[in-house]
Order: sequence, then C-alpha cells, then structure tokens
Amino acid sequence: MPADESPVQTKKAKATIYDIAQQAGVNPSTVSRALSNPGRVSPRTRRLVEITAEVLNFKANHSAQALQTGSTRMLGLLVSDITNPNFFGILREAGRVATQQQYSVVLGNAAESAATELSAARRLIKTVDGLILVSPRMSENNLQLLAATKKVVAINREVSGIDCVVPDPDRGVSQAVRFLAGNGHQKIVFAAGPEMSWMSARRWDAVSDACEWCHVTAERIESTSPTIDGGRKLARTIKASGATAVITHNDLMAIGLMHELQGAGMAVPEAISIVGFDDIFGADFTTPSLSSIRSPLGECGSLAAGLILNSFAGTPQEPKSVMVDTELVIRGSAGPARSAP
Amino acid sequence: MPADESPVQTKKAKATIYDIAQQAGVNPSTVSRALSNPGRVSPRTRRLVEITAEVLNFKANHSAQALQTGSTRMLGLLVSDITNPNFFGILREAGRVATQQQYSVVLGNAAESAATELSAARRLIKTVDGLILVSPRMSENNLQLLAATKKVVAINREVSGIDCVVPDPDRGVSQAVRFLAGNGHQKIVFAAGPEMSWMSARRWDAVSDACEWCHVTAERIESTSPTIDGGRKLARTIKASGATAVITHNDLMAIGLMHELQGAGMAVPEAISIVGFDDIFGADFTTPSLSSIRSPLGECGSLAAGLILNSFAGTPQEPKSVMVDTELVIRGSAGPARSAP
DNA sequence: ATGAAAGCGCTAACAG
DNA sequence: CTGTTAGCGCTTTCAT
Repeated sequence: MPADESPVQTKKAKATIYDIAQQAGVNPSTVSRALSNPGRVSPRTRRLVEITAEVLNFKANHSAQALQTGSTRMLGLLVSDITNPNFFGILREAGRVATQQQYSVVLGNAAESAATELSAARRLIKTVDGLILVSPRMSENNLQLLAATKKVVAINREVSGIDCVVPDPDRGVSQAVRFLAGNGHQKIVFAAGPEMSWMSARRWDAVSDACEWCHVTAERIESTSPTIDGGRKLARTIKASGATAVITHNDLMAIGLMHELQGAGMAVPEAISIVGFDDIFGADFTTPSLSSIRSPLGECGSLAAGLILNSFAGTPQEPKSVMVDTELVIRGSAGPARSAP
Repeated sequence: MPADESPVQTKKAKATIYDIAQQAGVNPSTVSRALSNPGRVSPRTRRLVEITAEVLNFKANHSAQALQTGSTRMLGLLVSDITNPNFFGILREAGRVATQQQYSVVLGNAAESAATELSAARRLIKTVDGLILVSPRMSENNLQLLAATKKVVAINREVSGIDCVVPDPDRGVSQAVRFLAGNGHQKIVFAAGPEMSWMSARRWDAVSDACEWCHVTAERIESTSPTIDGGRKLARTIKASGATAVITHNDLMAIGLMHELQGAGMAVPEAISIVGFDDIFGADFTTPSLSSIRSPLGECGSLAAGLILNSFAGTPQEPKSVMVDTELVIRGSAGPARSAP
C-alpha cells in the first residue's frame, strides 16, 4: 500500500475542485456547479460531488472565488474610536444582518484621527464589497471619492451623494430641553464634542434651537476630548458658568463630568442636572443614574448593513439619508433646578 | 479628441497592472515588482510606475494577490458573545497589533452558542490567515481540527495542541479571598458562569482552593446566563444562602446581582460583599463601585495577535500556553462582614 | 446535464 | 534590472 494515499487529516492537504473532479470522475466545472449552483446539475452527480468533497475535506478557496466573481462577501466597518462603547450596538447589529446573508464584517479603527481613518478606509475598501463608516471625520471630498469605488454608507453623518443613516437629535433634544425648562432651568450649557465632529455640530444646533423655542439660554463650551477624562476637565468651567443644567455631546463626557462635579461637592441633580447623549452601556450604573438622549445605534447598524446588502441585489438607488429618531431617557441625573421654589 | 480616453474618475474604471504596464511601456511583472517589491527595480522605473499608478488611480486587487500568495493578510477574531463589553479590550489591542503589520481583523460572533461558533469559525477560517478564538465553547476536538487548517490561538481557554493565552485566576482570586477572609467573612459563594465555560470552571477551582487555604467555606451556585439579568436572578438564592460574600463569574452578573440585592433592601457591602470578575468598562460607575478581579484582556488580545503574526515570520514553534496574571481591584462593593464586631 | 477552455489580476521562477 | 512564461483555484461562457 502506497504511503502517499491522501490522508484525510494531513496538515497542509489543500484539496481543490480538481482533486474532487478527478476522484469523482467528472469535470472541474461540474464540481463547481454542484457546489455553488446546485440545481444546474443532476441530483446524482451532485451527491457524488458533495460526498467526495466531504471525504477530501474540501474547503473552497475564498480568494479564488472572489477573484473570479469580484465579490469578497465582506463588509467593512470603520469606527472612529473603538474604545467608545457606543459602537458596540452598531457592530453587533451590522454583524447580525451581514451574517444572515453569509457576509463577514471586517473591523477598522480610526483611533479618533482623520488621517488614520482615511488610510484605514483605503486599506479596508480594497478587501470588502461595501464599507460602513461610523462617525467619519474625513473630508466630504474624501468620503465621496471612497464612495465612487465601492458602496459606502455613513452612520452619524450626513453627506450629499452618499447613503447615510443618522439619528436625528431634534426629537430627543427637544424632549430634554422641555423637561429641563419645565423644571425651572433658565440656562443650559452644551458641552461640545470634537471640533471636526459633524454630529457634535448637529447636536449643538438642536440644543440651540430647542432652547430658543423654550426661551431658555443656551451656551456652548468646547471640550478637549469626547471621553470620561474630557468630561472631567469641563467641570470647573461648567461650575463657573452658573448653569443649572448641562447636556453633553456624549455619555462618556457626562459621566466624567458628573463624577468630577460630585467630587467637588456639587449634588446631582440638586445643584446641577446632567443629560448625556447615546445612552451607552453602563449609563444606568452611575449614581444617580444618567439621563441620556438615546440614539438607536443598533438600528443604525442594521440599517446601514441592509442598505449595502440591498444595493447589491436590487436596482441601483439614488443615495438617500435615512433618519432615525432619538429619544430622551430620563433617569436620576436630571431634575428640578436648584433655584426653583 | 476621442471620448473614451480613460477618465481618472470613472465610477467603474478598475485599472490593473496591465494598464499601468501599457501606459508606462514596461512589463506587467515589472509593475508588480515596483509596487510590492521596491528595491528589485531601478529607481527610475519605480517612479515611473508609481506615478502612472497614481494617475490611473490604481488599486491592487486584494483577491488576486491573496490567490497568488496564499495570504489574505487578515486575522479572524471570534468572540463568544459580542454584547459582552469584556471583549472590547481584546478587540482593540488585537486590532492595533494587526494594523501595525498591515493586517485587518475580521470579526465573528458566536452569540453564546457552540453551534453558531463552530459554523462561524469554519466560515472565518477560510478567509483569514489566522484565527483568534475568545472564550471558545466548542469541543477540544473541533478546536484541534480547526488548528490543523490555519494558525489558531485561544483566549480564555487552555487546550492541548494549540496556542493559548489565558488569564490565570489564582493570583487575583487569592487576593480576593484573603481580603474577604481578613474582613471576617466565613463563607463565600461563587456564582458560576455557563456550564460549558472552561474559564468558569477554572475560576471556581481557584476560589475553592483559596477558600480552603484560608479556612473559609466555599459554595458554588449555578446561574442561568452570564449577564446582568442572569445576576439578578441569583439574588434570591444568594440571600437565602446566608453567605456574607459573593464572587461572581463576571462583572455583568455582579452588577445585576448588586442591583437586585440593593432593591431587596440589602446594603452593599454592609450586608453582603460583592466581587466580580474582569473589571469591565463601567465597573466603577456603580454605587458602591464594583470590586473586581481584573484580567488583562487587552494584553491577551495583543499577545494572541502577536503569537499568530510571529508564527508567520519565524520558524514553527511548539504550541504553548501563555499565562497572564489577574489582579484584585478593590473598590467599594467589598468590605467587612456584617457579623464582624 | 456535462465537458472544454478561457480567463479573473496578480506573483514568481527563470532567463536574458 | 527587466521581459517571458506559467500558473494560483475558481467560475463561466460555449459547445456538445
């Protein structure tokens, strides 16, 4: 007995469709059809091929398929900062939708840098069929250039010419401002996010508008970074501002701010009310638990993935902006103004 | 002037190395060399090729490269449950290390199911050069079968024949048990994780051993799921057990348990001390803030990625288990036993 | 229903 | 240093 009979478990034994073809006594093209186009081959040969493939422990070579078909069955997901728990929901739901259609998700991290983001996007887009950009910081022009190559969907930012899914802050913000105004607050401070963040600008607009409508003063202050620590660093300024309520660009900042304020002896919400943005995981762990304007991030993720996947199937669509509604989640960190009767 | 002169921005104009070769008046193979093997080509042609590539807006076809070279420059990362914030650190650090070497990370989610996990792993492994399995639930045999195909590293589980990086609970647990025993606790309950979880078993062993050493009683109770809600459901049983201290399989369970216990009027840590596992994001948001045995997950991620990447470079190594140390993080949720003087 | 043959875009010997 | 020549493993006309 020859020693080189194909052992089922050889560490490097890569079986190809040619091996199957030979073993089964058919043509390679038949094997291909049997495996990926069942129905275009007789039931009998089909079984034969399937069994032989099984025996040979055949795994289709993804690169070869991709080269031939032009599709890698992969979606890219590029987040602006992977340490932001925000993105969990997006990741999970986008992944779920992708998996349903036998797609995989390749992750990229921009680490809060527009330059890193761009290079990561360029690297990613070569290997995927479509790309989801979460809170992209790059220029509109670069965004559109990318979109000219492959299908691109942006989350948390609106850009003409490309598909977007963005939470509309208006509803949640107006709920929050009405709540605060109704509780006697006269002045609301908005702690802004990164200067380049489109979403931060959008949120400030919403706050500003809602305040005007409710006849309360709105003031915007800048931050150093949209993190817990960035929030902490705002405490002094905010205390000095004399505002009795603050809305932050995100929950991380709100949590840092709240801790720092409490550390300085200010009671929340008695002395100052705090409302965050995004309702991240852990927002309800704090004391008092954090009120927040929730963006349905999971929905954004599944919508974005769906948009891409559908674009492969159906007829080409005009780029569109999908708006999803935000919603105020009231918890313990917001309440009556201290000067209220 | 002919209308079909290659427009730099045509939506579907995919330039190949042949286009570059023709345009630059050199051979395709020279283009290939110039682009991916600079140094094996004259500086002059190199520049010529690079410029032409730029002008033609050339993007190398990843699938073709992968087919030829046998390497996709992608790493798979399969987590047992993507909703678990635990895995953030792993993801981030593994991604960082991968990116350094021009690798991308493809994410997979097992959604806590061994079956889903296996099929996800099988799908992933076809498209990546190496696979990181985080807290895998599949059988040892399946694990080894996968490892026979491509380089595989497991995190949070030890299996003979494959590379592993696992946090060793002993150090952190013994710190925790000594702390609790020193504070007068006579009986410690361990709230176990999923039955199939290798790590849960490992942690229980550590607790059991440490308790014996410290002459305190250890009791293990089962849980329904390793989540906040799973923790909540344990409250009744744990209260009934009469234990004054509990160590949970993870922080999520600890947080759920703590909330439920507090809701039932038990003060933490006065009536009962709680110690979690993993020190997840948000562990310090609770009131009292959660004590936890921290696993250096980020380090696990970078180590795992490093193990894989190095295996491509150097000479083949024997599979090895890398142990990383855990550490007790004492916060407000653990203190003196209520019966202590 | 199946076989034959032609590539997909790139890299890698091997010559020269 | 550069051109020639084969493929990598698969899908897909086009015949039969």
